[in-house]
Amino acid sequence: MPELPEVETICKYLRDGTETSPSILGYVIQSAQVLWPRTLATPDVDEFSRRLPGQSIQSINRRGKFVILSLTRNTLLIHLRMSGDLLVEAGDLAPALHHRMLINFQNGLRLAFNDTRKFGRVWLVDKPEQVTGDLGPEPLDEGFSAHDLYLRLQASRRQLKPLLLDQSFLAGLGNIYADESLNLAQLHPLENSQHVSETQAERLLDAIRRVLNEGILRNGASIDWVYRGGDFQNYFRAYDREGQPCLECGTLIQRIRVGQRGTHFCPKCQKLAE
DNA sequence: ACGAGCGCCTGTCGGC
DNA sequence: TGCCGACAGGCGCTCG
Repeated sequence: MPELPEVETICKYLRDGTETSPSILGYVIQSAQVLWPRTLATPDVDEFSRRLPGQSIQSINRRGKFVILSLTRNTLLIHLRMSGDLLVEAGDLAPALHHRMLINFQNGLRLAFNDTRKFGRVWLVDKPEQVTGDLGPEPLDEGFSAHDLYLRLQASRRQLKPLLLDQSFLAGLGNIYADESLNLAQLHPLENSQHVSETQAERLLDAIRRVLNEGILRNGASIDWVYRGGDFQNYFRAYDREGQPCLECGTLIQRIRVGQRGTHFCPKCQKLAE
C-alpha cells in the first residue's frame, strides 16, 4: 500500500479501532512468530521472540512511511514497502497465505503483518531514531514552512520527481502522491529543483499538503489486492490517468519514465521552465 | 552529488 | 489456452 496517507490510515486503525476491530493500545504481547525470516531487519528471530513477550503497546505513531509501535521497553518499527498490511485478527486462525509475521497478544487476538511481495521490514530497537534518523521533514508538520522547502530545493540540483521520492528530502511521499502534488502545483516532474522560485515552492508545499490531507480524509487509495476501504484512487488527477484529459485543461495526461518509476503529468499545465 | 541499473518478491494484465 | 514480458503504492546497493 503504503504512502503517508495509507500508513496514517493503518495507524489510526490500530490506535482507534473500528466498528469491527478493537484498538490494540495496551495489549500485552504473549509471543511472536516470524513466518518469513527476512521480514526481520533486526534483531535476529531468536532475540526478537525473546524480547517481545510481556511488553505492551504504549502508543502507535507514524513517521514518514514507518509505523512505530512504542512498547514497554523497546520500539517496534514496521515499513510496509510495496504490499505490506497490518491486520488485527483472531489468534487461532490459520495464518493467511501472505502472512509474514504474527504478534500474539495475551487476550487471544493477534497483529498480523501481511506482505505479498516480501519487501516489508520490521525492526525492534531501543531508540526509533536508529531507524528513522535519516528521514527528512514531515510535510504536514506545521513547523515546516514553504521557505524551509524552498531552501531545501535550492540546496539540491535534482529533478523534482526523484527529489520528492527521496525520503531524506521529505518524508512520506511515494509515486502516487508525488505525481499528484506536482500536477496540482503545476510543476514539471523533470524540473530542476534550483529553478523553483519561492512562490512555486509555496505552491508545491500547499499542493503536497492538500493531496496528503485529501488522501488521509479518504482513508488512502486502494489498488489491486490491497483494499482497506480507502477510495482516493477515484480522485486521482494524474496518477494512472495516461491518455485521459487533464482535469484543469483537458490536455491528455502523459506517462513517462523517471528514475524507473512511471510518472504522470499534464504537458500543458506542467511546463519545463528551461 | 547525482542518475541509471539492478535486486529483492509475487501477482496481474495485455499481447501473441 | 498458454506463455512471456512488462509492470506494480519502495528502497538499498552498486557503478559510472
